[in-house]
Amino acid sequence: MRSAPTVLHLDMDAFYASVEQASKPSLRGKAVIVGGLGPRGVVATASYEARVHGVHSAMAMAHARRLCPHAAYLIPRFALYRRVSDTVMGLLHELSPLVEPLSLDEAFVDLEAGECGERLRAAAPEAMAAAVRETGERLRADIAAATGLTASVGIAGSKLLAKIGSEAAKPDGLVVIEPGTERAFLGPKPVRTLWGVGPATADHLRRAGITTVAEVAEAGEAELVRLLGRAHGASLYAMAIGHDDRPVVAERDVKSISVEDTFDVDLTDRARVRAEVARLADRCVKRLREAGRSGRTVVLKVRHYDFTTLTRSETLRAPTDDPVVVRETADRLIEAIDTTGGVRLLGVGVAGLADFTQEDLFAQASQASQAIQAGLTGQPDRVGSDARPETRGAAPEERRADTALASAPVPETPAHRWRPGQDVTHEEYGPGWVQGSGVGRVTVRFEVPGGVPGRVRTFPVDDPRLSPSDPLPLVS
DNA sequence: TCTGGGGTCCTGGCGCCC
DNA sequence: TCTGGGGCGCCAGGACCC
Repeated sequence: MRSAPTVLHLDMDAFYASVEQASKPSLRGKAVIVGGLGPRGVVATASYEARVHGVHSAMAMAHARRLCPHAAYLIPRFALYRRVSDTVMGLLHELSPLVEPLSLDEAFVDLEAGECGERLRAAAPEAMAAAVRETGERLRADIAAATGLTASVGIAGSKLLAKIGSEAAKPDGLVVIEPGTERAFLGPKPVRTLWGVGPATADHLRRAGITTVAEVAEAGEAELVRLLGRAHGASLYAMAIGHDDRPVVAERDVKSISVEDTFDVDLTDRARVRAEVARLADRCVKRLREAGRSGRTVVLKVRHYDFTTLTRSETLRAPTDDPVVVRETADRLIEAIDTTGGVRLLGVGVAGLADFTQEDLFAQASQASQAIQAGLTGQPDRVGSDARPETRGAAPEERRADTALASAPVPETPAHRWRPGQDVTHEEYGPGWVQGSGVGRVTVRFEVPGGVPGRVRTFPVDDPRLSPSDPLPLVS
């Protein structure tokens, strides 16, 4: 714990939904829900107007539609959110060189570092609190000017308290937790307030009669370690007594890269399952290469029809970013899993990341091509002596067939070309966004960020004058 | 209500090596 | 040669976060 409140936590309010409202004037003040729109989608973010009806993040979209049928339901536009996020992070970097992003809409800032720290240190002790508060308020004003969006800020002597502070400040507020007031601030709060306490741990603690942070502190470290294990118990106790000296870390190394898909309908056809695994492996490698990385451990994730989830992994001799190697490894892993009941989700990931090197690429590629030529199933890449004979089932012919299947493009029909929220341009009416589509028609609202609510027009889905476009900036 | 997608970290079991 | 233990890497699963 620092002697002065110099850890700042920034949290953009209902970020995705707020960006949508800022970008679509007709949605200002309305319930907006952003997330997956398929039958198995969940809510990513709900605007405050939708939250009033009980809608919240991670809720099943079907449930949200029942609670709030009149809301605007939109797909996420990550490219735009990333652009807005870059602007916000840029403002944070003006405050301090030590910025730790947690996601697109959240970050910690160490106010002690850089020029800002010098200014704060120069302030007289009694003026310190006012200087800190002024820094937070100026940041919020700068963000509003640059993006048109509101943000909440917490400032405290530790990351934990700064984050809890910004939560308490929501929406559109600032909370500074002065040194010496931490335990009084934390004590009455529910255990779920603490970082790392989810439903399972909260339930565990509740059964032991612990429901508030003060009760966690009273229980003592030994009891918490007994209840929750060494690492979790000790860290929970430290947090409950307000002790958290984790530093703000600017550069955080990515440890794994993965892609996964939930299917609208459970997959039961084995050939389809294997084709999807191959497709996911290719997507994963694409992301791996874009990041300039390679990895040693290939992880396959399978979620069955009943939501039971399992992972299988295999560690290679050397890091790879070769699509053939990743695809073959993933295929070996799926081969050993019974999917007859139906598969709801498949995922492929690569962990044990290393920086990409040419030598690795050539070594892995030559091993893989040798394996294919020899009609093997990629055994040269395996680590350890466990042969697992049951994973060797597939004949080489089948494997090539899968590869061909995986590379076949998914046909795009006009019916699913237009998705709610998507940016479009019409040759005659200009920029707008898709409000909905169906029975051969697509409805578009023509309006731009910062403008007035626009008019709605309907076109045939294959209207040649209508085309997808890039999002417009929120503030011009 | 019926549960996405991208991650991180921890724990415990197991095999291997010294 | 057998046994035991510590350390380590690998693997699987669970919990959690946004």
